[in-house]
Parts: sequence; structure tokens; C-alpha cells
Amino acid sequence: MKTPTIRDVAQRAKVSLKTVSRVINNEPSVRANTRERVQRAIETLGYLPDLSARSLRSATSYALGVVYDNPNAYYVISVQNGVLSACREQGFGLQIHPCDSSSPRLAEELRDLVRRSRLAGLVVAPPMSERMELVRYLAANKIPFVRILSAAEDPADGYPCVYVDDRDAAYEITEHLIQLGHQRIGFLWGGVSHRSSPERFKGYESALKDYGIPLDKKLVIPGDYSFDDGFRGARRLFALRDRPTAIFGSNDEIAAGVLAAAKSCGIDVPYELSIAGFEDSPFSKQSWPALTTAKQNTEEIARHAALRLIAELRPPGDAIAAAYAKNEGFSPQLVIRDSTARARLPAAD
Amino acid sequence: MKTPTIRDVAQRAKVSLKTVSRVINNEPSVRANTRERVQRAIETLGYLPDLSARSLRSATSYALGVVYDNPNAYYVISVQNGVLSACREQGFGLQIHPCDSSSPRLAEELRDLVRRSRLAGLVVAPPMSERMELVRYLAANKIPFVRILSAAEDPADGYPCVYVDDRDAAYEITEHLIQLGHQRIGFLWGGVSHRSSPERFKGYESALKDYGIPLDKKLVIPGDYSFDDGFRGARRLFALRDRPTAIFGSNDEIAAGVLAAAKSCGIDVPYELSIAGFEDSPFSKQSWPALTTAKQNTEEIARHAALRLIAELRPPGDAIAAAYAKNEGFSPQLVIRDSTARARLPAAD
DNA sequence: ACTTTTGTTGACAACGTTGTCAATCAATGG
DNA sequence: CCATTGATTGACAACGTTGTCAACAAAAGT
Repeated sequence: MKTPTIRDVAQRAKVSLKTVSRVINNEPSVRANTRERVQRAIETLGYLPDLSARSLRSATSYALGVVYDNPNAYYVISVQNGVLSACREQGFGLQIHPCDSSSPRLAEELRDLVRRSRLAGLVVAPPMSERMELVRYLAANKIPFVRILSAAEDPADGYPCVYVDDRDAAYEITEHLIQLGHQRIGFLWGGVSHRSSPERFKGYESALKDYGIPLDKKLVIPGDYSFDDGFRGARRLFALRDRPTAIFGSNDEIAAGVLAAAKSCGIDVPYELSIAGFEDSPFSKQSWPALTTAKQNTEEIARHAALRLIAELRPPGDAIAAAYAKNEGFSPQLVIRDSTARARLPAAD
Repeated sequence: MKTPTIRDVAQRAKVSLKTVSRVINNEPSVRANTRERVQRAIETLGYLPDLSARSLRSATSYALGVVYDNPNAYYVISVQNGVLSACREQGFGLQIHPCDSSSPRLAEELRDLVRRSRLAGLVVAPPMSERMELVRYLAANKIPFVRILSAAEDPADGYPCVYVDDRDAAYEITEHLIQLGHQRIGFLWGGVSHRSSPERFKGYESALKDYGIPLDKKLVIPGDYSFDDGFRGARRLFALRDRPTAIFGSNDEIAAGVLAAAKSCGIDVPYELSIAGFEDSPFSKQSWPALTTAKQNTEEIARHAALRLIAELRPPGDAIAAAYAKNEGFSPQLVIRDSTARARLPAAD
């Protein structure tokens, strides 16, 4: 009734340990006949390879780590699920590692994590993925990793990544608001520790420029990727003499804060104020009115990142190694819902 | 530059492998002098014990698994963080395992997971924790586990658990609504695969009874723990001739759906309709108006569950084993926010 | 026919750690 | 001073697997 080992399988199939090992690892040079016999023995015994023993013996290991520091539950779960889907497909385990991105010992912490648990590599989410000294440390310590980061194009810095074009999507959102007739569009920044924040601002800035709308600094408010900062920022904008007719919150949480602020001030959304978010978290669908936003397919992005990492681990020439050898870019898609509408005519003011 | 092993430490400290092992594991019978020498060697080399080798050699392992099947990101993250906090404190790793609770092969899947990864035990979240045949299977296969489940009292079925008194909290919420003067209170069910659903209903039912309010079956709507079912259920209630003045949604997502439905019908919350949720997800704070709800401290509950599991693994007499030897109950706390208010007087209708 | 190649298999060591047990040492009691 | 105890230490095997290498058999080339 003990859990069976490779030895039990070998005995039952009347072959050596090594042959069973070969069958398990799909190595060539096993006669079809023998292979089948071993397979049968494996099935009847319900044998499962022991991951500890495996990763102890072989240099290569069978688990990835995913590293994040993000209060946004939806984002984290999406990343986890995306990575997990790739891991399960490729026979890898997954170790999650929430951490404190501001910790000075983070680099060593990650190195130790990889060593202790013999991780094959790390998927690194923002904002850690954007700290170059951390990236260089990992590379210097020969720890395989893939970054998920915000960039308009492949950073081509020699380190593998999957990048998300926040700037382009922010441009589209701003453009959408402009095309609805809005001229005074407020912008609420996300946290500056995230590269996505300035990227989204750049998209906003450049759309205004392309449409010949001057940037009014009073309409741009710093803050964090949080509901509360959205609320506070919106209140500040409402207090302006010439209040904006639309507000672009750097993510859905901020936009939710704006929505709450609008309601608390009796401002009708979308007819008096259009609101756009960013991310397409479930929240944006479930608010009232539902938020116009940019849909980031985080799960798919994370899945791709994991496969990209696994590709790096494979010997060159391998099918996966080939399919995911290059850095890939993703563009969030504009999703128009009910929180944005045509600007009321100035006359009606 | 290779990662140091116990062997390197032994060499440097001029002791045998075994002595180093003893120091690492805090075993007695090492002279203070020797111990210190070894510690120094460990520090200077930056030695870290290899978890694979450890769990391969020793019968006991150093990782827990957490098993869940829940679309609610906030809930899942809270459970993960709670378990993780206990794991880090006690030197355990953590393997997450989202799964499909309706899969007929789930039991074997979990057993295989535990074997392959040499997990010390499982923290099982609802609804898996409530399927007795699964529980019995785990027990029969000598897989240590702790359940998180919904119950008014210790089930005392011999299997360890941490239980949450949903019934009592649902009673309090209903009582709160009644005390605000509501007599017609709608109830939207959660998914029936979760034990918490009937528990919450029982709380609702029994509060009505205690206050002498007859249960009107037309006000009770079946559904799932989802925004959409909240929306649809609310619409059905609004269509009634004698519409309720308050609605109790079985969780915050349902309540959010009710809120959206109310807004889409131009019903003012809370003055025309009070809404209460359950769970205290961030959402409930961030909607407008903020939701009255029952605060489940999921993170603390999960943390306790993990410690309860670790206690089961320890030899009796151990400090943790003693502190967490018994099943513990938790009661969600009523949190009154802005979505509930005094019922308007019938006269004002 | 005999050598060479190719394919298939197994014996053995090794990965880094801990369990077992015996050896050594210091201290205690007679 | 010697026997006895108890604390400290180390040699060795073992956990379950894979890498190395050699043995062997079958197929191919001469």
C-alpha cells in the first residue's frame, strides 16, 4: 500500500530502473514492445514520478516561480492563472511568491527562493520587472526569468520579456473621449513605481497633441492605483473653476473612485461627466454605469510569459523554444461601455 | 561559485556532515562551541538547505497545498495570503491548486498532487471541504488536511476544520434590516454547491421568525454567487406587485448586481431600497453607496486553518500542536455602511 | 564471413540531505 | 584510579531519481 516507486515498476515490467526512467522521460531508444510493457506496469501500479527526487538528481527542475507585489486581486489571480495554465500544460509546478517590491533585500530573497526550492526560473511581474538592478542581479546569478512589463516596443535590452503597450491603449482611450467631443479631459495618474503609469500618461498626452488640444496641467493629478486616490483626485478636479467633462483614470480602481466621487457630488455619469478606466477588471463591468476601459488580457499575457520562460529553458531547436523564442508585445483593446458619452454641448451648460 | 551544500559547510567548519545537519535542524547534543562555528560557516557561505533533498530523505515534508475552486478573486487571494503567512512563519512552502470541484476525478487528482510534490498536507476551501466523500477519501489515504467550512458549530465529525458561522452573521444582517423598519426583505440565494448558501438563508429565515415577520416565498430567489444573478434576481423582485424595501444578497457580488439593477431602474439606494451584502470584499467599500455587509476575515481564517494543519503534523506536545489542536469557529461581523437606511414610512409611498 | 554502426539495455554512481548506529569524549560515581 | 554514564560526534546507508558508460544485440557495410 506504499506509494509505488520506479523500482516497483521496473520489477513488475521486468526491466531495469533506467529503462523505466527512459519511458517516463520519453527518451528514444526504447523498443515499442518494452515501452508498452512499462507503460502498463505504470498504469496498474498508479506510479507517479517523485518531483523531489527528480529535481534533486537532474540539473533541470520542474517548477517555476511567479513573483508579484500588487494589491489588485484580479490582476494577481489573472497572472497566476495564466502562468498556471502554461505550467500544467508543460508539466511544471508553480510556486507563488508575493513580495515587497521596496525591500532592499529583495534580490537576495529571490535568489534564495530559487535555490531552496530549485526553481527552474521566475516570471516577474511589475513593478519588480522594471527595476533594472534587480534584473541584472538575476541575470548575473544565472537565474532564468521572464519579465512582464509596460513598453511601447521591445526594450531589446537582451533580457527576455513580454511587453504590454499601455501607451497605445491609453492613446485610444483618450482619442475615444476626444471623438465624443470632450476637450477638457482630466487625467489621474497611477503609482509612479509602476512603469505603466508614465506610459499611460504619454498616451494621453500624445492623443491630446495629435488632436490639437493643449495640455492643461491643472487637469493632471498625481496619485496611486487606488480607489481612494481616484476619489480624492476627482474631487479636486470637480473643484476647478472650469471643470473637465471627462476623466481618464489610470486603472479601473481609480475610475471606480471617480465614479463614487461623481455620485457623491450628484454629478450624472455619463451625461455630465464621462469616465474611462484601464484594465477591464470584473469591477468595470459590475459598476453602474459599466466602465469604458482598455481590456488587458492579463491571463493570456502571463501565460505567454510562462511559455517564453519555458522556451528559454529548453534546448534550442525544441518546438516550444522555437515558438516562444522572441519577446512578444500585447496591446490592450478599447472596450466601450456606458460610462462615456458625447459631451453635452457647451450651449447646454 | 556553485551554490554551497552542507558538505562545503562541514569542510569549512571542520565537522562532519551530520553535525551540520544537526545544527540546521536545531537538534540538541551539539556543543555551543561547535554550533557557533557551524553557524558562522553557514553565514559566510550563504548556505541554504535544499528542500528537494530534505523532503526526499526525511519522511516529513516542507510544503502545504491549498485547494480551492472559487471565481471570487478577493476570496482566493485572501485565502492564499492567510495560508502563506502561516507557511512562511513555520518554514513551509506553499503549492496552490485551483481545481474543478465538479470533476469526478478530483479525489485522485488531489492524492496525486500530494504524492508527486510530497506535500505535508492540504488546506481545503469550500466547496470541496464540504463534500464528505472527498473528505473521507483524503482521510482513508492518510493525507493530512484541514477544512474551511460553513457551520454554526463544530461539526465534530472527527476531521479537523475551521468553521465560519454564516448563519449567525446572516441573522445579524437581517436583524439590522428589520430594526431599520423593513418588513418586506428580499433574499437572493448563493450557489447551492456551497454550504454557506443554505446557512445564510437559515440566518435570514430565523431572524424573520424571531421578529414575527412571515416568510414570503416570492421574496426568496435562487441563484448563484454572481453579479449577474444579483442583477436578474433584483429585477424579478422589482417586478413584484408588492416590492421589497430591502434586499439581502448572499454575497457582495450579488449585492453589487442588485445595486446596478436598482440604478438601472432609477430606484434610489438606500432611501427607496436598502441593500446588504456579505463578505466585505473591497468591492463593497468601493461601490456607491458603500455596501452594508458582514465582514469575514478570510485571511485570518485561512491562516488559522494552515496553523491548525501544521499542528496536526507536529508531534503531540509541541507548542503549535497544543495551541491549534482544536477546531475553531469564526463569526463574521456586521459592517454598517451607506446602502441600508430606515425604511420610508408606508404613508410616504 | 567479419567488422562497423546503430539501437537497446542495465550496472553503478551521484544529487543533497537525514536516520541509524557505533565511536569517542568528558564527567560522574565508586 | 577505573568503571559507568551521558553527551557529542562521525561513518555509512538510504531516500527516488537520472547521468554516464559499458555491454550486448541486431542491422548494415565490406
